[in-house]
Amino acid sequence: MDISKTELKVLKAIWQDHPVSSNEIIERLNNGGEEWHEKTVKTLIGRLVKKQAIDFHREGRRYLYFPLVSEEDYQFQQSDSLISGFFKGKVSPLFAMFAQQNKLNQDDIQELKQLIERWEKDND
Amino acid sequence: MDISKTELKVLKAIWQDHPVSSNEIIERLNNGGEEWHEKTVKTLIGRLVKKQAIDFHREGRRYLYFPLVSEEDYQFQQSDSLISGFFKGKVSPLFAMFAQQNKLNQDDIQELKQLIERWEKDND
DNA sequence: GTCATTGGATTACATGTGTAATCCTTTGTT
DNA sequence: AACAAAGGATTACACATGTAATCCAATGAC
Repeated sequence: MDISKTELKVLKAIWQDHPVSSNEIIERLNNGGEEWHEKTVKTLIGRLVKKQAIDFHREGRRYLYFPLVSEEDYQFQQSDSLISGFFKGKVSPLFAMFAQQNKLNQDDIQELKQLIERWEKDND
Repeated sequence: MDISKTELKVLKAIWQDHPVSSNEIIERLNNGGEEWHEKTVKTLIGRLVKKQAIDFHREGRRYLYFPLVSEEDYQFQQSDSLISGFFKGKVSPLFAMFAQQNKLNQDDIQELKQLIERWEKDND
């Protein structure tokens, strides 16, 4: 399933909380600095349904939408695909790249250290 | 500049070593398990030139192509964009996600620890 | 009950993308 | 010199994508 850039924005709005009406989706999107035309959003919602990224159940004559793909799954798929494609599947080169680009701060390092500790505890 | 999936594969072949002729690009691509039609590759090369992702200089009547976008820059752009879009710009959630998905091994952890050490030495 | 409104379905249309084929020109072959 | 090969330029064409407008049916207002 290939989700386009704009479709993803809609999907993100749905992930926020669901099930959710199209109107609420449109509202959420319009609180993100962008202006979305109602018709455009409806089209994108329709395409997401067709792609089976989301589904809906009727509430009277309206539809309430909900994701079929979880945010976590999608995030992981995308991250994994990027890391496979660029870094031979290893996370450390990405980390190194962020370090080199000065994109890490003390907080990031602390969090990473904790994650490493936990990993080592679990994989002993 | 938006580089499509197939264009990216061509660009990767060019990154491998350059300047490089279209024939050599085609050869490289056909050593990746995929079969690329010569005409298809030429089209993609043309589109990359138009998008100013690559350029060329003539060698006789042939062109030798070279990247205008470095692999590192592109990798970083893409990684940064993914991490901004999904993890609020922090690397640690991505790392946590890989940990949780059991995608980390002892080697990865060792490398990360070293990177952290180096970072701490540099940012003291 | 009639009419405007509302919400999903269908249609629209330019541009991008995947995948080539054809065209045109230069160059090597005989 | 004539012709074939080679390589970039142009054209092709179906499907995807961004961005809506129009259509149609149900519903709420009067």
